[in-house]
Amino acid sequence: MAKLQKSIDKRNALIKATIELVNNNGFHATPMSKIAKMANVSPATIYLYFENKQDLVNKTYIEVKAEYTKYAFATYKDSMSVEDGFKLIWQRIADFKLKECENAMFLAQCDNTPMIDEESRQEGIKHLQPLLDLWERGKQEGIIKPLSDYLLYAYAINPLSFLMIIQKRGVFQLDKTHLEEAYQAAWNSIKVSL
Amino acid sequence: MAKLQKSIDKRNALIKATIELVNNNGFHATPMSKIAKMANVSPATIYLYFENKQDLVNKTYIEVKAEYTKYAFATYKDSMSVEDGFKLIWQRIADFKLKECENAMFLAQCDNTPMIDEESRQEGIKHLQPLLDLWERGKQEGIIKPLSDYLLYAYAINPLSFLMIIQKRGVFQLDKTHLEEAYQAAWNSIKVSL
DNA sequence: AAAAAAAGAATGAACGTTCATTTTTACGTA
DNA sequence: TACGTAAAAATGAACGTTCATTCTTTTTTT
Repeated sequence: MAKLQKSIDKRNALIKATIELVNNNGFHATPMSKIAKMANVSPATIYLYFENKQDLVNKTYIEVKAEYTKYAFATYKDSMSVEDGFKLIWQRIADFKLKECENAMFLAQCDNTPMIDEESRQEGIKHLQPLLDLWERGKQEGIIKPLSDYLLYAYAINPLSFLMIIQKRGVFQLDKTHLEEAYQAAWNSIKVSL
Repeated sequence: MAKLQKSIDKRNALIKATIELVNNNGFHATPMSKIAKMANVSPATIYLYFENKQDLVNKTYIEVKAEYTKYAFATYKDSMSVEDGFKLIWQRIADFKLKECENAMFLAQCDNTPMIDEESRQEGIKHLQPLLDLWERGKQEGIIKPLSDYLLYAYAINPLSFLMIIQKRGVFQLDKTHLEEAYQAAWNSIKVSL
């Protein structure tokens, strides 16, 4: 067990270093040697845990995406009303993007560049299913507009990525008030108008 | 004139090649040699037009951003009502993102990665002033919610980037109906509720 | 014919990955 | 428990390639 434990620690250190360095420098400007150094490991050791650099970044993406969605849906129950469920998930996502900023920034970069293999991208999308199910329910109950899932995501969820990024760049500070406003904007854009 | 003309053609070819290659491969996976080849030019020639690779990509960003905002505000007049003005600008931006997809994808990549110098990023932001002025007017007239410009942008404009990207990836097709729905979602999220 | 522009080849540095070796771990035996 | 040993894990150095940039020469322009 001690053996296995140690390995997992190294693997985690490598993934953490990858996230931090790629956030600051981008994928191709992040050499394996620097990742190794930050993880306190020899460059050669990386290849005991990952096939190559592409595999390292693919796996990092999938792990972070899984973490993100796990957090987002952690306290959600099918028994909640659509409105309550959406608000909860939205707030959890906002929470994640602000608290786990490094992780969320990494995801944003992956989602907006050719950094990740298409296969890994698909894999990452699967984790969003609970949200799609909630929307389906909302549409059936006539609470959420009958829009495509992509449009709903674009207006209800994705704006948080933009806010996170400019917050990280220091021009904007998202406080409690802003968050409530942002939630209202999100909900107004997808709820059925009276 | 013929001399100067020829130079501008080469410069444009270099910028076009940069956009296309960076879109498909990312900044650091785009060698100067390939940019040169695509522009039908020797690698050494690039250095007659740009200081180095970073300068090439910075200048490309600023030029494309200027093109984007020029298109967005081309038919807008201060004399328009806030609602009409916003709708017009929104539609022009949507139009640009769908028609000039390559250019818009390039901007999205620049805005979500450490690819561009901070200085060039600032330079690019300046071009958005007419939109900020419109919002200011809308707030004063009590038509647009008194939210920060960043929040307004996140909900009214930025979702279009998300839609463009997934459209480019082929999972989603933005048609006339979708566009009208998207506009309504945008407007609902920022307009003052009755 | 001088100056400017462009070209291809050359250079040196940096990178991903592999290789040969050392260190650590796991475990059967005394 | 202590030891010896084979396997596993980890390492630093080395390899071959790629790339941004520069240098020297050629071509084009004026």
